Amino acid sequence: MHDTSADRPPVVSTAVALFTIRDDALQVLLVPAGDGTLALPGTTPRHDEGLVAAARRVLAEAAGAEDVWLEQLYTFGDPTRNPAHREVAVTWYALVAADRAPAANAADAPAAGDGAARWAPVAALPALALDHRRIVDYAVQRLRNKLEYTTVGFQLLPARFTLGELQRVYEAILGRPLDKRNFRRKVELLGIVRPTREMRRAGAQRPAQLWRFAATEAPEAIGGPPANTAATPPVELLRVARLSPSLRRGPSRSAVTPPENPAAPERGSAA
Amino acid sequence: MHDTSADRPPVVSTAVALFTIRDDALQVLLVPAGDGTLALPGTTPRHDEGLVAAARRVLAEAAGAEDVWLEQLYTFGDPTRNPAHREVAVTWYALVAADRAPAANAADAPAAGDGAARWAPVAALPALALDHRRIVDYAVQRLRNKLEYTTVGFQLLPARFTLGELQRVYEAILGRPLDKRNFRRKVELLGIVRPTREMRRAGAQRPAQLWRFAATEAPEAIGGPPANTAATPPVELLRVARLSPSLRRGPSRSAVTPPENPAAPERGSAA
DNA sequence: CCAAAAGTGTTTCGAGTACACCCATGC
DNA sequence: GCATGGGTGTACTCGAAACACTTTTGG
Repeated sequence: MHDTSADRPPVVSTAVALFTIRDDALQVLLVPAGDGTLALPGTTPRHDEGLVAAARRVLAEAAGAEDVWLEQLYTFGDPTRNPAHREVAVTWYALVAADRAPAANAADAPAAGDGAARWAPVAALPALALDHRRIVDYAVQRLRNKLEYTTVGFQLLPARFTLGELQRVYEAILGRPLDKRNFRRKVELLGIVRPTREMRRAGAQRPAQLWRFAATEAPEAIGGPPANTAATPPVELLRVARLSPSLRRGPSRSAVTPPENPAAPERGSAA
Repeated sequence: MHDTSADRPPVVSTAVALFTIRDDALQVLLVPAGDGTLALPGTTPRHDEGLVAAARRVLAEAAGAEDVWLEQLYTFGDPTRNPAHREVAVTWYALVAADRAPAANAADAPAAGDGAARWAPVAALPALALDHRRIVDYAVQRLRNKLEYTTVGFQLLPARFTLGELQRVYEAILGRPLDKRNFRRKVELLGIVRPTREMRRAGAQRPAQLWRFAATEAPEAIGGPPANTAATPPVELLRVARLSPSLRRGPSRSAVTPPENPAAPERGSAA
């Protein structure tokens, strides 16, 4: 601050891990790095451009995603992390509903275009540039935590959703099955969802009630930074009394003849 | 990352909020800023010096504090936060036991020397430079949260302590009284303290058992960054099942004739 | 003997969890 | 009629919370 031993000043950069749910799996957005590997989308903040603004610009350019939930993750500045040059990377993570990231949606099914962004499931990541793998891992860990006591999860769903969809989002992120009845009771009891008049009928099953997120009044907005004066947050987040932690594993997978060996799979205590 | 519109690159700086408990109150270390106000100690990382290393250097220089608990807080990079020049500040918070910060301890009682660091209670902060007030507030918020599900609290105590001292640390940070019996039971039940053979006798009261932190084996180290390969953590932190959250407000202040109006003071749900 | 902090158990309440069956639909 | 997901209620357990008196010491 008042000690300025500026020799070769580090470059400030930004990297963003954008998550979505596709195929009931948590996926990250990746872009081709220079060296054949993939990387998190990123940029260098322009002068007069704030760090948040830079991150949002990255999201808009790489994924066509605007107004998404965005939170700062960590700042990496180890001199050895980038062999090319000293770089201080301010990293972020962001969430979009699958229906709200046009660019990234277009360029996926075809085996990846050129400079095109593509989604990759976090459960099976390809090789990533630099320490980006670590960044993704850390973001997932954070997301898991936040999922348990906030309503971030809703950022991954469209405006209208069924409770089944909501539960699958939770299960995909936490990596463990939840009990349907407990999940529903708790979600309704917390008052964070409101039923709409619409129903969704999809295929050969009973139509499902559509719900919406009840982010009204926002009793206390929470999130990463000490948001004091600055711009209004693009999305609302509620702090709730533990949404899922309690909701342990759901019913046994096989309803018939439950195998009596309770000690092999499913650990899930996670990092 | 691959888009480099580097015009006037921002300066990277570091600021650290070092906390301790003195006089049963949470206090921060402040140093004189250029302009008559006080500021958090900080510096600019040297080339080839990591961000963590820079923060530790600040702590050593400003407070003579080594091997303290240190965690990254947030990175502020709003172009307007420092009118002088574009600055990206990577901020940290740190904890020391009162008996382990020599420099800061020397320079306090006398009405502040010249370049000397001094402690200020967070409950009554003087005017701080730039957005440092906001940084302190955010750090306190984070500390409160971490206190509830980790053992950070022990970083604020000497190696041997009484359960009364431990409880006062919790109360000072959380800003609310805790129930003595519930607190002790839980702490012992969690197995995070071990009794020593020593007793402390201090003045006109029953001597107190001395305890130590039971940070053995460290079932899972937790903290800020995704510590993967790098150096071994200087201190151990355990994740515990809620140390205090439950411990609501303690016994009514006046044991005699408890006033029957339960609706005025004590809110404490905090931000 | 008085003040001051240390130390110690029990009861109540509610959240968390486990668990199984019927319903509405499309094919 | 059958496969598929939607929808619903209860009982048990355990942690969280409230609560008051005795002990040891120094002055």
